Amino acid sequence: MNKKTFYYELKHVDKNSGARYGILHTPHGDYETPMFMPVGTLASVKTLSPEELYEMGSQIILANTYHLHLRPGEDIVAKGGGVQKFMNYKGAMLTDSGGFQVFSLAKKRGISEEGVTFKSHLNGDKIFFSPEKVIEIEQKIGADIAMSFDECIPYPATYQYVKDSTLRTLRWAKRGKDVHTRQDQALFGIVQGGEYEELRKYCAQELVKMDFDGYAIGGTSIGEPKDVCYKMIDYAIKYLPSDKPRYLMGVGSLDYILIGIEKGIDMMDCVLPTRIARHGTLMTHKGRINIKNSKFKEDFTPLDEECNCYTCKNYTKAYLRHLYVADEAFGKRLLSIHNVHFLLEITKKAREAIKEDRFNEFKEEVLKKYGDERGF
RNA sequence: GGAGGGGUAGCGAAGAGGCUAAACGCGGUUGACUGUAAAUCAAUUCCUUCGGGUUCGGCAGUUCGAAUCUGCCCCCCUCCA
Repeated sequence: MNKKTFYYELKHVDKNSGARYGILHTPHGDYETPMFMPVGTLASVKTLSPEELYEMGSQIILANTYHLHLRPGEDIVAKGGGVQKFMNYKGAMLTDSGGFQVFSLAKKRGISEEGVTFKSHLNGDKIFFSPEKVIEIEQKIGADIAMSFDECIPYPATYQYVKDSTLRTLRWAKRGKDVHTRQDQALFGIVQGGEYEELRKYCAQELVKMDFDGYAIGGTSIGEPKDVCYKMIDYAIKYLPSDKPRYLMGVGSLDYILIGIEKGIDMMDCVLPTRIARHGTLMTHKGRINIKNSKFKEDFTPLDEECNCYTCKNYTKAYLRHLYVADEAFGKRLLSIHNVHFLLEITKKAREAIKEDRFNEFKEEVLKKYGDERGF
């Protein structure tokens, strides 16, 4: 790895918590952490243009290896100049490996030591992903950060299952790393281990020995209780080196984000803001609202009085509700803009708070005002 | 004037003697969603003090039992004069 193109620079640790402020240097720019990364599975953050995303402060966004492999295929993405150029995103990108699809497409796949066989969710084609194959695809897609191929273990799972799976994920991590050659792309390892302390610890320690460019905590936010998720973070994070970025995978509700940051997480991604926006739910400074509710029929105020996103500056709840009810695509876009902006702004404010050693107060204040204990 | 067809819950539309407070769709209301098989999915939608009560254009019948059968009446549509 060429340290000139990708490295993490820890700038400041909050004096009263584990929260860290840092700079992530990537081939496509330098970005501040902690950060929230919107998810654009198919090289598109649904309903949003890459330009408006970037302008509202998104830094790194995700795309997905499995999905891009199926359509349009990594060779086309490569011919298009790599995923950033292909989709015209000015910031940096990260590809998830398809490890989540091992979980989400569980009914359509089989796992062996060699890898995972999927039945394409599009047409039933047989697709085989080995860790080596995934790295080959990710290198062609060309994101700034590639993720190792892992199994995102379901919750709950027995100790034996989690152990076997985690050890296999470790072997896969090594196999992937051995074939990763692209110098302008970082490769992250993923800590699994379920809810078991010794497995999380072992997995983290073994990955660190392999010396990845960053470390993710995976197998989180897949339906486990909140305290279990927090334990999963605690069990792993203390074994991760402070000079490498730590990425909490799949987390996007307000409480998870803030508590993750408090524990020393630098990066988080989630489909939540865009998905729930398309389904009518909005995160605001005063908690969640559902724009479908009839009480907004004649509410001519913005979604969130404290928000300065494009949607809140220009449109009322009554209009947004109308668009939603009328099933107008523009409504879904306006709502997505708001939710993504909301999380980007929260993490931006979190960074400011960390720099001033007042992250705890910041977190408490935001969560108190938000009210909803689920943190949505 | 003649000949047909039809009136079912907010709307559309099944049902043609009991298993029907009545399929299904739309509309309405509410909820879920966390490394996106998700612009998706679920619940609910006559009234109710949850015991029950009142329904299928209206009235009167047949029947142990009627949205379903009979008679009359009222509306709507199509065709012919």
